[in-house]
Amino acid sequence: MTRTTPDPFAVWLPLARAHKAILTHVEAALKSAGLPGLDRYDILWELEQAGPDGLRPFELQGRLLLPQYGVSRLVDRLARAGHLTRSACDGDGRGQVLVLTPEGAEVRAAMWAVYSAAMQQAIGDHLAKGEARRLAELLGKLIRDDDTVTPRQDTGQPGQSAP
Amino acid sequence: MTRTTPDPFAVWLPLARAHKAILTHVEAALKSAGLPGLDRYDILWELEQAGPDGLRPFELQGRLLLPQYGVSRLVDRLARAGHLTRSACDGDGRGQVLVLTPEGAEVRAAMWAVYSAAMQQAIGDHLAKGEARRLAELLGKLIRDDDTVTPRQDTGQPGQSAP
DNA sequence: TGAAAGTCAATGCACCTGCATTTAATTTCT
DNA sequence: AGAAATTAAATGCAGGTGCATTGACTTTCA
Repeated sequence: MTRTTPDPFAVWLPLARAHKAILTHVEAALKSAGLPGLDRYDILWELEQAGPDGLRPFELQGRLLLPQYGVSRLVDRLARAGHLTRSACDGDGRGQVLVLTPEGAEVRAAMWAVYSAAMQQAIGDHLAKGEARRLAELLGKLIRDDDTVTPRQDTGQPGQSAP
Repeated sequence: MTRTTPDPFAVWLPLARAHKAILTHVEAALKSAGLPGLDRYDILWELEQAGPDGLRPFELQGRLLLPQYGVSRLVDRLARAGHLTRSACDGDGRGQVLVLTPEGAEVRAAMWAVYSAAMQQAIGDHLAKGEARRLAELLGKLIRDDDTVTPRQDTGQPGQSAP
């Protein structure tokens, strides 16, 4: 006998809609607070974790799951906004070192307040603890192994949150 | 006492990653089959359902949850690709009527074969029926009411699948 | 009727993304 | 050492997206 499998669209439709709803909600909250979009959050967070030694773009690339040119341009925008500094990397003439500025840290903190509150509204307020746990577990089954990030210490204010 | 709520990020992170993984998988399958991206699928499907009478752009807008200019441009691309025809709308001089071409129908059918198979791989193969049902149910709790589409008869080949 | 308000659709502008390529430095290998 | 291969990062180009505005037509209503 052939084992029957579920209709994938019965999962995909609500998954896509939930994703869109949450993202829309959070982005709207950030925008109405005059803050940058979610795409900038993770990089600020990673740089904050890295501290004054900073990070190289290619290290960021590994952590953020962005293509090389994506990092290059994101870094460029952040630098123009004054949220990070680029400086030559001694020991490797090709590279550069990225360090968060104080302004960048302030922006990240302000974003976190809005971001976490919006997520709480969009998700936490709609699920009981047990439901959330089960949902996370089921979603985990859908994640393919090949796009996994280099693990990092958990410190409470997650990265990897961008679309 | 205050009721405790779950950590929203414990849900958001796997949700975002599952969404991305599925989308990447499906888009890659379509691309490697030389077919248009997922964004075009739903509109082709809606037009196919509408039959020879076609649809007005603003009707599409309601069904697809796209902004007005999004529909305008998507329609423009589809028209240039020969997948639909635009013709003046008698009775309303502002509007136009969109009708699927035979080529458009062929493309949609070809997309469906790839699309549904890819979804099966990305979702169906990873979940048991009961898990899928529960997952869909939990995701439903996260969908805000304000971005709901006008309901349509279910005919087996879903729209509303785009990112 | 005819002016004001509303609706349908397109578009200019700025910005973002993917792809492929380029530039420049470094590592590997003989 | 020196040529070849590899790696770091930027960029030109084509296209996609959001926002605000415009143009054209229709409806409302005094």
